[in-house]
Amino acid sequence: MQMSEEAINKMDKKKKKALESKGYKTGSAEDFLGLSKGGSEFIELKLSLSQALAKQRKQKKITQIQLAEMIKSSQSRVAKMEKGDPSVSLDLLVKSLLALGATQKSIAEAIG
Amino acid sequence: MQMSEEAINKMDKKKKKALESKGYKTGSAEDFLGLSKGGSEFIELKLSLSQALAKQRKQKKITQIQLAEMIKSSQSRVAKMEKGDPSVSLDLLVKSLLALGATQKSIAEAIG
DNA sequence: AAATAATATGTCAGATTTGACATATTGTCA
DNA sequence: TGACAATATGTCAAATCTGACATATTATTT
Repeated sequence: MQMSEEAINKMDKKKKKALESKGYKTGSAEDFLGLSKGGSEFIELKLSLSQALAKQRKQKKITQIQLAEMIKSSQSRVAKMEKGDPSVSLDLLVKSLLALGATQKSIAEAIG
Repeated sequence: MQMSEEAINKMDKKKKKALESKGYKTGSAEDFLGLSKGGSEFIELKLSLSQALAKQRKQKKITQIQLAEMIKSSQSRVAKMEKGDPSVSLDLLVKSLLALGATQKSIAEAIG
């Protein structure tokens, strides 16, 4: 298994870099390869929602702390959400958007 | 705080029943009230995806076991996903849809 | 520039979600 | 009907996500 790292590098160096730069784990072959099908699409989807969240919050002129209070979370977690940190779930992103007044429709638009 | 249960019942008896019947926790006042704004919308959204998943899978003529293998999960979890069990996350639903070949667009359509 | 506000990053114990398993129920076909 | 396949339900230890906190970095005001 000493070639796996190199195999990865040959395969899709750029995408790997892009993901690593965001903090996603791409260490082992399985991890990265397991990501390659619907995996990067999933991350893109999360990123779409992250951006929508930041946009919505700013539009409402609310600070991260205020949003955190609304959803009973913390400023640091809100920051992570908006930065697309891999530790935040889709659930939390969607709940936060809904708390900001988003609708199913507006969320669908943010995704599509 | 001995009135909280009754307060809930007065407030929205029907919605509470509907959620309880699906297995969602509505025991305490906070839990249910905390749900009432974006909460039921969130559940509806999950339900939309649950149904989309079941539909897609059947359209592809694959069994829950086969889908489970594709996403490296188990038949029982797939069943829970399609039943809208509260223990399944949006993340897992979306990942499963993507594994079935869904796109951001088709997911957005399923939601909206 | 210095103070202040807002956002970002790292860490971690507690909470939630997970795959796996056993088992029950339902559907299908001979 | 009975055998067999598919789906549903319950449980649980392990994995992942969470809020909270400390602290760093980056705007914004004064």
